[in-house]
Amino acid sequence: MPTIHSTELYQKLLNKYGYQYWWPLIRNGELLYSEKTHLRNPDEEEAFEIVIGAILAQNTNWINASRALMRLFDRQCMNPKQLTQMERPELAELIRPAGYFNQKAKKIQAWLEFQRTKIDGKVLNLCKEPLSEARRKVLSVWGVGKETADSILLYALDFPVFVIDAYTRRLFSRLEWISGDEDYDFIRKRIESQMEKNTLVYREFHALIVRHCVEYCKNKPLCDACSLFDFCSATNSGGD
DNA sequence: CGCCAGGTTGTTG
DNA sequence: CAACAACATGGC
Repeated sequence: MPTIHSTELYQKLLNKYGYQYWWPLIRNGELLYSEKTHLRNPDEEEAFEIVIGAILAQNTNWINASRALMRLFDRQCMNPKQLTQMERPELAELIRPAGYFNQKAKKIQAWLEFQRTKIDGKVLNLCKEPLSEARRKVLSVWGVGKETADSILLYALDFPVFVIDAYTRRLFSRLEWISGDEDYDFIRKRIESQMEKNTLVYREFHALIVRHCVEYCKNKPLCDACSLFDFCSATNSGGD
């Protein structure tokens, strides 16, 4: 079985699916995957939306997470000022569609407290720090683990970190790049060392991996129709 | 109906 | 330090 390397995989997925234009934002009540917002860095409002969206999307499909986001927008609450004034049960009720709503309400409040007291009220103030310092600070927030932290660093703050999520582990395992249970940072650093440090590439690559896993490299993979069949150890018999 | 979705934290051996 | 439980909605 021939092996495929990071940059080749990226090119192959990009050829098949095209640009995904992550991170998706909510504009005028609907999801926006826009080339325009993709090619420049987020402004403060967009960065804040990415942070909240990253928390809401934890172990939850994006449809439900975005539904919760839209409810915040509908109530004119999608900003630090309004969210800070809200009691936890009220916030939890608003974000109910995202699941784990009590936990996530607590996490959002933890972020608001962090933002108010540690970074002078603005997400983008983290851009002034070196990557290692920004990552350490974001990870210190209760409810923000490595994947959420790296999503914030990459998509909101334009730091060159590669995000490892469950899809990424699954795909890389099936491609036999990893066994599957490796440490998060081990996998991240490996990919980062094999690719040019380009935030737009990291953003698209991660988005493309999600796209490919949602459509083909599912729990029960659709190997017959998969464009990576030749490079993959998974079979189409229903298992790995 | 059961499974799963762009995880993280707390507890236990 | 690994394994496991808890957290929860909505689509298929």
